Amino acid sequence: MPELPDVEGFRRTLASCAQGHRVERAEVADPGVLRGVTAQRLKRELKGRRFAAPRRHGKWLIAPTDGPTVVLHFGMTGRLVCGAESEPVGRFERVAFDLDDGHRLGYEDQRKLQGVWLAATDADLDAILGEQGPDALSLDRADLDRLLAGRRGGVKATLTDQSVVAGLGNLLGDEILWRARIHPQRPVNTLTGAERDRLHTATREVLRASVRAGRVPDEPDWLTGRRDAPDPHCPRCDRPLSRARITGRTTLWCPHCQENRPG
DNA sequence: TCGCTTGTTGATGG
DNA sequence: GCCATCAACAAGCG
Repeated sequence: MPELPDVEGFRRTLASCAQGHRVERAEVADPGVLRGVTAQRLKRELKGRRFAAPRRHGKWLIAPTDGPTVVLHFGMTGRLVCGAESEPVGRFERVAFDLDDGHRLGYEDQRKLQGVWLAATDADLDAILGEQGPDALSLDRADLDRLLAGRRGGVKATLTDQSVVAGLGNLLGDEILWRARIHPQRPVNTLTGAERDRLHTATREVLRASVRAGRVPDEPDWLTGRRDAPDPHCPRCDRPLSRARITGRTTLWCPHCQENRPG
């Protein structure tokens, strides 16, 4: 589930739950989510450390402490939960931090596609995140032109490539392109100025609403709200939507509203 | 049993 | 260098 809006919600969870608090104990229920760090070292290096203000880049959550920095990625099924230490832990809790005020911050993930890293330095952090484009939330109109210049791939593949723009996943990609009325397979080098305007506006609008909701809304006036219908129809024109596998992901679009040629 | 799933990475070939 | 495709990672669901 986690795309930019979900991770932004996790950032807020971490800030309200853990910022300014000390880790009394780090627990590792499943070392299968640890990346480049052993359970022993994670526990040792975080014990007694105090969480500072967390930040987010794309789908990455970066949680500095007064010691090392905890780096989290949520894959397709991860989430971050805060509760009282006395509450029962979730079935998929893999790592948890017991804090000095009795709260517990839990990293839960059913599928373990991504996980938890520990960075000692800025160089470590850069190596963990890899090449990241600018965060989608701070993308201005000129950035978009710069990013698309010289590329010739399909617009959806480009938009959801984290090294081009960070934070957009499969659902957001489809939602933004539907709102901008651009076909997902349009080569980016054929987009007109008017289309890039629409793309930028749609990105801002979709992200603003999604971040507020803490997820990509699945309301009926959103494309995402129609995804799981057996015979989905376009929220805008009510004609049948198309569904196909594009660059390895299930893609939903309206063949009537989303033009596959400049326009 | 098979196919499907909102994440990323790396190999391969054009 | 860019791009598309595929396999792999892991676990659950229908």
